[in-house]
Order: sequence, then structure tokens, then C-alpha cells
Amino acid sequence: MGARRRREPLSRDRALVAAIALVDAEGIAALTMRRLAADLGVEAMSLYHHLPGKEGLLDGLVDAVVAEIVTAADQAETEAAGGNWRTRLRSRFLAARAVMLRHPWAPALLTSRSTIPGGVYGYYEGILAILIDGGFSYRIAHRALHAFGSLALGFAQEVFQPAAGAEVDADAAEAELAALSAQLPHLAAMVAAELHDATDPTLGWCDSQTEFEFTLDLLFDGLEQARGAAGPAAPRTPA
Amino acid sequence: MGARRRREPLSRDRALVAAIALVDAEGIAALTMRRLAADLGVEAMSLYHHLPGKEGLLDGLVDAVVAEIVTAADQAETEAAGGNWRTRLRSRFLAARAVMLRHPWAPALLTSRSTIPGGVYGYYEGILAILIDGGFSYRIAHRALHAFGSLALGFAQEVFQPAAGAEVDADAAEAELAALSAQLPHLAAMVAAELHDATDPTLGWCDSQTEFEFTLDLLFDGLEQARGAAGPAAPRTPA
DNA sequence: AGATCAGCCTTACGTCGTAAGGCAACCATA
DNA sequence: TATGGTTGCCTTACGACGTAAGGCTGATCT
Repeated sequence: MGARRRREPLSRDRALVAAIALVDAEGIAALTMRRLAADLGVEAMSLYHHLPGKEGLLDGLVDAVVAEIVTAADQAETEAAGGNWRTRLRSRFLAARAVMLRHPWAPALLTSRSTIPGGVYGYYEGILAILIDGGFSYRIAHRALHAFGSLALGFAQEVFQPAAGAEVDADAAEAELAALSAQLPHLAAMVAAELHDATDPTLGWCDSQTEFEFTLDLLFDGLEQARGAAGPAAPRTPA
Repeated sequence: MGARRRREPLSRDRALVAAIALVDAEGIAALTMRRLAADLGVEAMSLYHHLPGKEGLLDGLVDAVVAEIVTAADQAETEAAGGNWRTRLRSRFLAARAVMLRHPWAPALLTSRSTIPGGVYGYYEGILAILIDGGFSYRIAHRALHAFGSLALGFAQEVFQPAAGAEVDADAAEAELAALSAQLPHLAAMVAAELHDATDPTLGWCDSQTEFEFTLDLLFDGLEQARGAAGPAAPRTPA
């Protein structure tokens, strides 16, 4: 209280909130020190009193996303309490995925960072606890963590994402694939067979909920088999 | 033959070869139009007579890597001819992985591009052919492709890569984890249990051959189960 | 010999991250 | 109330980046 300040003073938190809003709206490329400052009604260099540079800003974004994941996942698992390990892990991963869908820039940012955000340790601790509680050895649980990979944080490795805003040339891509069907018969046949509900006919056209959950179940099935054994059913093929 | 030219003329190929050499040696951040030109004994703008800008250069790098993968994978599968679908896919994926190990910058570059390199269509056609030949439906084969994700191109989704050159603080990290063991008991226990042969004790410490193959086998096991069925063993958990 | 042209260079612009230092409003103290 | 420090923001400036526009040079062709 008291007389209001001439303007709300800057702070690390205010900067991060504005940065997330900016990146959600216009993509990671729009996040510039100058632009962020402008959005805050301030000059670029003022940000340096609250953030240790651009890299620090990006680290802050990552920390924020991880925190959002942890919150969502904890809540989701609370709601799914009492289930078996599959159900509980599913709840966590799908909650994480919901966060990622809100922040499409997050996967690329996460995978580009070279420092591990502090929050993920706790997150993995939670996953690990579920696995151990589910009867897995530390050995298998460790490998399971690796196998989950980015799925644990809510996103699939979409090796080639089709760029936002290229949706209208559906029949153009279809024609292209038809032209290639001579050299790529299986691919053309598969796309033809699968093109019933998909609207975006590129190779990366369906990181849908279905694909995400299918992969998850595939891994869970494999893990279930491996739970007591030394490894997967056929860990080695003869050389 | 004839009198040697004053200097070897520039070309798209020479530029790409130099770019790959530069990036292999000093990382993707060192790849600058000016720097690349300097390596070629030329001015930056000269590159624009052979390449359509920086993005085009990166596209060229991606195409080159994909071509290398395709070559290696084709050869590997030839050597493994006659095997079952698992063996043949394994050969391809492990060959791709060998390529990635030669170009550590490739995964990040691949996942950051928004256009699909032309060569991957043929690559996926080959994988698809193996799956169909192995008795899978187009439906399951399609989902398998998604499930493989980046594994098909030879790299695991290493969400947090520990930055090159941070190897010496092994016991520092160990001490840190020991300090955290109170709050992260399972994680600490797992690391302690698994820290027999690993030398780089961070969360991302082991994208080793073992983890890669384990994940692969996990997926193969799951797929084997799903081959005739409509999906994984327990595709849905009760809501 | 003169014209054409590919290949390379020079110069310059706008944008980026950020180092260095200035200035004005606030607070505690006397 | 005067004073001196501190905090918070701004101004200016530098070097690096990608690249647009246009100039020069030497090989090739008629």
C-alpha cells in the first residue's frame, strides 16, 4: 500500500512470465532481449539486473516448464492413486504431455539445453519410486528411464515436425505421394490405408494422443515381460 | 589436366564437405557463413553463389547425414540378409547409430529442421517393407514407425545431454548426489547400484550401446505381441 | 578483338547479445 | 532538512551475425 510506484518494478518473475507469454504466442524465435524488454515497457539492458543473460533466461523458461510438469504430474498421480505402476506412470506422462501441448516450443528448448534443470531430479525420483514399488530392479528401472526418454516429459521424439501453418496443401501432398508411389509402394499404401481421419498428410502428421499412448503401452508391455527377467525376451540376436 | 587453375573453384559440394568437417571438429555453433568461407579461403558472400543461404546450408548438412545413414543402413541390412524382421531392423538402426556417433551434432540438427529431407522417405520405405514382410499390418507398422521415433535414425532422445568436456568432476557429482540422497533416495540408490562401469555420473550419463539396444528390444518385444492383435496387450487402462 | 559471363570480392544494413557507465529516485542517517 | 549511498533503469557502443546490392576480373566464345 502507500502511493503506487511510478511503475511496477521489474523482477525475475515478471520477466519470466512475460517471456513465456511471448514464446507461447509467437514462438521461440521471437524471444529477444530487446523484444522482451519492449513487452515489459523497459529497455533491453534493464533485464540484466534481474537475469544473467539470454542463456539464463532460457534456463528460467526450462525451469518454469519443468515446474509446471511436476505440478501437473503430481496432481494427476494423486487422482490415480491406488493404481498399478502402469496406470500411475501413464497418468504422470499424459499430464506432462498436456503441459507440452500448451507450450509447443518446450520440447525443442528442453532438448537443446546442456544443463539439467534442477526440478527433473525430483521428477525422476517419483517415476523411479513407482517402478521400484512395482517390483522392478534398479537395473531394469534404470533402463526403463532411458527407454521412456522424452515420453516421460510428455513429448515424443518428432524427428521432423512439419512446420506450423502448412495445413492447406493436403491434396498437394497427397498428389506428391501418389507420384512417388511407384518408388515407395509400402509408404504410399500405408498412407492410403491410414488416411481416414488424419488431415495433415506428411510423415510427421500424427503425433496424436493415440500414437503417444501406443508407444507408451508398447514400452510398458515390454517392461512387464522384463520385470523379473534379466532383460527383454530376446536381448541379443546372434551375430 | 592443362594448367592448374589459380584455385579450386568453389562448389556446393566443396562447401558442404567443409561445413561437415568444421561442425564435426568444432560443433554446430562454429558454423558461420564467414567462418566457413574463411575455411575455404573465400569471402562469405561467395558462398551465396552456391548455397541459398544459411538455412539451405543446414538443409544440405541434413541431406548429407541422411544419405550417410541410408548408405550405412542398406549395407548393414545386406550383410544381415535372411534374418527375421527384428534382426534386419536392428542392423539398420545400429548402422544409423554408428553414423550419429560420427556426427554428434546431427541429432540436434535433425530435430530442429522443419522440412523433411527427401532421403528419409526412401529410408522409411525400407523399414516399412521389413515390417510388412514380417507380417505386420499397415496399421501396426505405422504405429511402430512412430514408436521407433529417433531410434530409427540412430539416436535416442537424450533429453538432457551433459555438455561436452565435463568429465573430470565425477566425484563432485557423486558428492552432490550423496547430499541429495535424503530427498532422492531411489535415485541415489539407483546411481549407487549402477555406478559400476559408468564414468560420467550425471542423469544423461549413459546413452550407451546397451541402453540403445535395450530400448530397441523392448519395442520389438512389444511389437511381437501386437503383431496379430489390434494393439498392445493392454492398450487401455480403465478411466 | 570485343562481348559475355561466371565467380569472387567489397561495402553496407539491420539485428542480435551484452559491456560500461550515467542519471534519477529512494532510503537511512545526521 | 541536508547528505551520501544504493537501487533501478537508461544511453551509448562494440563486435558478430546473415545477407542485399553491386563492382571487379579473368576465362570463354564469336
